[in-house]
Amino acid sequence: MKIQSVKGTRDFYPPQMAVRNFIVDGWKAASIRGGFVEYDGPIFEYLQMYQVKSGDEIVEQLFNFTDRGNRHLAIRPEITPTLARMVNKQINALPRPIKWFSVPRLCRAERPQKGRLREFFQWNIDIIGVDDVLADAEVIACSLDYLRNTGLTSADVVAKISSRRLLAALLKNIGIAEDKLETLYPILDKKTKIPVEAFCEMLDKEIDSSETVQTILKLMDVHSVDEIPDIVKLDEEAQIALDELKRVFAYLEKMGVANGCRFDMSIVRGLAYYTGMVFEIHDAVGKLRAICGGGRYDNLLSDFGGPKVTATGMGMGDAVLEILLREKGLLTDDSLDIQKLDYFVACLDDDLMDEAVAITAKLREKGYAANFSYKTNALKKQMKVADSMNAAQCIIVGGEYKESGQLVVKDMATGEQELVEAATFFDTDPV
RNA sequence: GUGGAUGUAGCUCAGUUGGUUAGAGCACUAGAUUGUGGAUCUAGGGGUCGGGGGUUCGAAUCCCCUCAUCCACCCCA
Repeated sequence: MKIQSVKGTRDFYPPQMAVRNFIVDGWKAASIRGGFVEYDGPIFEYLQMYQVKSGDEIVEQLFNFTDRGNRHLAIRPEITPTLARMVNKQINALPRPIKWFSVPRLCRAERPQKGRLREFFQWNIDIIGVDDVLADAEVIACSLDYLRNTGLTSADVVAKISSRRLLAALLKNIGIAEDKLETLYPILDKKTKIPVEAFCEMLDKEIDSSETVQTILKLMDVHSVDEIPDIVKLDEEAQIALDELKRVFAYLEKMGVANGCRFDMSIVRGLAYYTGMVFEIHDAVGKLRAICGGGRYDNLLSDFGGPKVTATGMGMGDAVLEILLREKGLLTDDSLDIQKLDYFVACLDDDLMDEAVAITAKLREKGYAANFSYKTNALKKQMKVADSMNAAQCIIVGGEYKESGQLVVKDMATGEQELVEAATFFDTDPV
């Protein structure tokens, strides 16, 4: 009976595993450069955890199940609730600021399409306990640090930044009721994703005054914070939010990544829990879905039963990233080594097989990556195998060993080889 | 949940208006090469042509159903 893989999942054969490791290793290295420390949680949690902030509709997008104790559980679709739970639990003991990162494997029961799968990896970094936009700037800078490190430039990717706090203040100024904001965010978030007419129609449905709708449209087209006062009068709250945003950009300048950042009023994020700076990083052409997104969520810990502690962070999935890296030629199938060996031990005589095995074992004992051939076939064949396994050195156990106890040690890069006494080979550390 | 496209070897794909035993390249295995690596040549293994039904003397090819995948909607933490 032939069983196929589940929809939206990937099999990581060695070549694909090399790609995954390339991406994940880069994420971890960038996190560590940025002073973040790694954490992880369980891959499933109580279903309720994901309903708290997102409601019941989200259940359809989750893989959920009931265990034998009738507990309603779900495979994690994101790790932020887990982070909130874990931090809340030890909030009084953890030194602040809390700068944590994780690379969780996540599952969402959505229909797969380009750049979106049902099982994927997502890099998360979060800074908890810093009530200053400096932390927001650092999250963006760390994300860009990673992307720059892969070779992507400001011509390839752009960080679009805005502020929920500013948006909320401006909307209130033009007469939008506070309780209306939550329904408006997901609509405004669609600004660049749907046709203008459809966008207007959605706004008209929610807002009575067409004048207000026009003002919102003008506001959403703003590409510099300086244009805002021309459209909406700034009250104190709006002014504070605006100053904050300017400071984010000032910090990004100091962090050396400002050339990849720009203000974009259309970045809203569909999620309700963002309270301040919000951002997304897109490919410069804007053809792919967002590479990464995040923002400040000051109420999340308290929403999960903890104290009111501020937080900001972001998530970056592997699917879109891989597509972009391949498009830009920064990741090709043969750019990654699937295997690397320090030594390959070739054996040319069945009588010497025991010795070849023993030599390999000694190399491994010394901590080297070593492999040997199960067959004593033509040396050419074994050399080929050594080459395909990316061996740095090849040791040949053959006639010289039989006659005078010598091994041929060949450097695969230079092609040079020398005879070495097997008896003394392991006395000094071979290279 | 809606719409479109595509399913032939491990991979990428040919396959004529329906015609005999379904092919190529790459990959894999072995040999040419009995002791030296991305080369060349030769041979070999590997396919219920996604599955089921129908039309026909005859179906990879035409029709119906079904399944799967991809792409675009919906959604997007």
